[in-house]
Amino acid sequence: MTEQRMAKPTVTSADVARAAHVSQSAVSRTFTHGASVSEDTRRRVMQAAEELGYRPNALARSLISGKSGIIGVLVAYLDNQFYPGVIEMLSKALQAKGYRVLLFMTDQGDQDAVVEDMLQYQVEGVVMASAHLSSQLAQQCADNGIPVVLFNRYIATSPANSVTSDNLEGGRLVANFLADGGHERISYIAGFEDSSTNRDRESGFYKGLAERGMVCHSRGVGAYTQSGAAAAARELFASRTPPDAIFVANDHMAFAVMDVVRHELKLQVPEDVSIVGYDDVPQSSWQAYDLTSVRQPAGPMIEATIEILLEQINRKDVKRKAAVLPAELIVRSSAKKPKV
Amino acid sequence: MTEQRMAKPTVTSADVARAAHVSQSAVSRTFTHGASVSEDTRRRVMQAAEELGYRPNALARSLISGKSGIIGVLVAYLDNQFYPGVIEMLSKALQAKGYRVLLFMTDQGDQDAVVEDMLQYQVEGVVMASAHLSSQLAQQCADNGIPVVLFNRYIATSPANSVTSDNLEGGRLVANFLADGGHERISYIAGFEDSSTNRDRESGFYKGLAERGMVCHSRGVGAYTQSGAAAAARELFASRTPPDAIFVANDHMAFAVMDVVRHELKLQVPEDVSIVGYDDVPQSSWQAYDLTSVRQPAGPMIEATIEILLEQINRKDVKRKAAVLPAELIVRSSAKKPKV
DNA sequence: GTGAAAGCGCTAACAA
DNA sequence: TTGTTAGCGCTTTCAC
Repeated sequence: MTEQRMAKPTVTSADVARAAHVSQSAVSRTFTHGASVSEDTRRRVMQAAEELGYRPNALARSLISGKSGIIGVLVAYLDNQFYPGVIEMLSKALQAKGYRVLLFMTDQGDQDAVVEDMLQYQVEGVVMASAHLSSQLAQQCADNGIPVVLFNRYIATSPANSVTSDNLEGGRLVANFLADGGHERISYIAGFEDSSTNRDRESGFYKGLAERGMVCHSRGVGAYTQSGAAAAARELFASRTPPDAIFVANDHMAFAVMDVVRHELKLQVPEDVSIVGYDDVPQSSWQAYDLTSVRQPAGPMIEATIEILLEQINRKDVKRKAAVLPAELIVRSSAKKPKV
Repeated sequence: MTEQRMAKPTVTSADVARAAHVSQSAVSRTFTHGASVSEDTRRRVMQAAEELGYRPNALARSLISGKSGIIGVLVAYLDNQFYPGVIEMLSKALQAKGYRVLLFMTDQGDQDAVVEDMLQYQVEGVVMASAHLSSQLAQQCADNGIPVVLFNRYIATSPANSVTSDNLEGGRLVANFLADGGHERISYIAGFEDSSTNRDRESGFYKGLAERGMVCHSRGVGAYTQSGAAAAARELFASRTPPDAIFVANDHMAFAVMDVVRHELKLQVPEDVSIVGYDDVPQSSWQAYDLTSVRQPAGPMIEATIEILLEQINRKDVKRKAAVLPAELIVRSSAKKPKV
């Protein structure tokens, strides 16, 4: 009989126990963090485990312990570089805390199914960074006692926690900066009109303008897409009174606006028109754009997310939280600076 | 005694069975895809489930069925927009096939621990898109009978499958294009020198140059980072004989090179120097860069990845596969075009 | 510190 | 088609 290499004989804790001449529970204890095992037992178990190639089955562990160690993360799209950055930081931070990320990408359609799937996999918490988000989904998690954090968005009527930057203040900062820059026809290009980020940025912007006795000169909607933003920009400039400054609801769209302004309309930035974005994604500091933008503090936002999540995973009684982190205007060359 | 709303009473299939006056297995069958249940039973079970808020426990199901429905995905970084795009497509495609993605982000350090973690969670397959990757990790999965696909990289000596674009041919295309463009001092900026992508792109490039009786004029190393690429570019131009064309090992670095060339060195692209990248990430078509680049067919690469993965999940006997998809030069304005 | 025993919630034979 | 019976691999009392 020739020896054949078969894949995966699935070695269990019982196999290890047998080989180490101890009970199966001793093996379990050896691989459980705060368990009490004698040094001698531990050594024998470890050696047997090594020899057999034993690896604890996390699924079985989760089943009995009731803790899966999995956090569900839901994102709509990754075109806007803000989100990949968030995924990367979030994922690393959760890994460092001993959790794993079950990632779901989805646009509107199948959100229900996705949340259902997450719950079936017994996630201990959920982070949602999807733009369109019915409050019902967060509710569904809440009903199951699973903490949810809405990242970079919130729903006032929902039981879900939220972590955002101070979009209201961010919008205000931009208004003041552009007013200080001596602009007279300041326009706005919106993202999704019904998203909380857009609503807050826009109303903070209007409030800031009002404080300076100004109103928004004209307005377009880009729906957080580059093609949408480009179209909106063309329209604004088709007017008899084109803007001399545009606040674009996020950087991702602002790049498209800058491209249209420079390459299609042959205008100078910021001489002919100032552009300001929101997010301060890495590309904003690329020389080709050098975009003045409001920085969303991704690092602190991630920290807050994880803190809220872990706190609520550990004691279920915690109240809904809404973390709002300070926004900061990063001045670059895409917008005229105030003359001092 | 006041009625209190407690979270999560954990309703099991047994609870549903009791409420529906059927056996627990009837409940299981109702929720198992190809099971035989009478219409009557199904209805009663579904109704009871609905009322109780029952949701099958996927972990328990996985434990007994031996199929977790989870694919582990390992990525090093998401700065380079090529990877977010891949994650998005891969994730959506796997979801569509009924799998879930367990995402791990890691640079070199803790790769061992990550792979270990994946295996403990009983992933059915693994996709690795990490640049630095010891062949040992793939081996470890293979030993456990878990199919692995190296995405956008390969290791000749490893049992792991791989999916790449034809980097060799891609490099050759660039060499010919630049030679046709009449350039005389053609340089190269490398990524990680020991990565398979860099090796193939570079040697294909050299081969292409050789075919035209040329050699690489000068060479720098950017290590796939923008700061590295910028430094390399500065060095190339500090020479008495600066290049009149540069092939940069990927787009992500090429943007940084273009920024240095234009904004620090005040040179015109492509009049003074032509720039060509690799990947054709979305930003390459942004007007500010309009970068000539070699397109990696992300869609087909994802399809191949999933096909290989599923095939090997279903029958364990399948041989190692290496899919190499055609690369295509996308001509834009960052490099002089051949005079016809 | 250790082993025996009882499940976690579910699927998968097996009879009926 | 249905219910009964074993477990999947593990953690966790509970006596010892």
